[in-house]
Amino acid sequence: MKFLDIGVLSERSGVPPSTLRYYEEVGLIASVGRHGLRRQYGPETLTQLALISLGKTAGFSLDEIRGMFGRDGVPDVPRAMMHARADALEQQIRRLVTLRNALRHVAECPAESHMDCPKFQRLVRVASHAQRGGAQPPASIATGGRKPRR
Amino acid sequence: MKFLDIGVLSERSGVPPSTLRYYEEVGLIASVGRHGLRRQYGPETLTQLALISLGKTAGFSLDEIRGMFGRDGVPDVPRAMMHARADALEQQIRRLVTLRNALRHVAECPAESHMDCPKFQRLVRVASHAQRGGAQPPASIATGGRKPRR
DNA sequence: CTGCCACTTCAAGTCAACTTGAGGTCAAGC
DNA sequence: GCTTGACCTCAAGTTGACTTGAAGTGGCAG
Repeated sequence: MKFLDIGVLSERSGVPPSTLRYYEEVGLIASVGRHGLRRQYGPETLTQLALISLGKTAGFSLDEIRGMFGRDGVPDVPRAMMHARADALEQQIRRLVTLRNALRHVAECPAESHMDCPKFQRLVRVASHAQRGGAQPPASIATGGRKPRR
Repeated sequence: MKFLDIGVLSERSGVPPSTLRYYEEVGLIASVGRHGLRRQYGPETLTQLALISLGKTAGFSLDEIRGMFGRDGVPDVPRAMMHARADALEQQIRRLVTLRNALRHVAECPAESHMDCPKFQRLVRVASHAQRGGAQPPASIATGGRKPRR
């Protein structure tokens, strides 16, 4: 039996047992059964956990992640929605690239205050508008849809 | 005087007044003074808010963001650290690209369970290891350093 | 001068995502 | 047969990032 005890799964995935139990409680993962009291997990759970980790990195809530490939890799949202999510993700990736550039800039540029540096200004300003969460907020900059991320 | 009332700043940035006060309280932004009781903000605050939004998208905590370009665009962390952050960001970007690909895959591939699809497996498995937060967790997959993100 | 209304403060509440702790169970090795 | 240690449950606590509500203030249009 190639089944994994929670301790082993935890060690292999880097996710603490308490979190694994919590994930199971909220339906993100499922154990195949019990050995006595102990949960036994199939090896595919490792893949699922990798996906969950990715989803969290992207700032999706556990609810959203469950909708995308929760419990069995069977998405319960329509494919159009999936593509919308992917599109949003692309937006986010562009924003991250902007931030990386801004970070490199402040690490390098000797200017007193970067808020005045025209290069920096241009770098950041283009990133205004567009991020995850659906309808855009009233104005330009936008908040980055509350999710307590992490 | 080109100073902004909190209501105006809120409207232009898309950030609610309550949040702006909170940001000021924790030292992320600063008002130039008061008009009566009312806070007045300089226009550069809009740039700072754009940066904060970017930082949040990337999953940085408000503390980290303050360290990077808090209060005046003067980073109080060493530049080596800045580059390290940028490197981590690049890792994260790669992870996001993986997730986007995975998302497109499940939207397109007609397979019953994606967990079994070899293409999908390969897609996700390579994303194991590496994400933000410093020392890597015991094993492969890793969690994505707690910060509630929201 | 009056009233309005956008602002103010401060304490408390909320929410997601976990973690912690107390008290209990049970399969396996001695 | 007993102990051990990794597991179990369930309730409560924690943290970050805000939001909400009550009670007050003050610039300015009429």
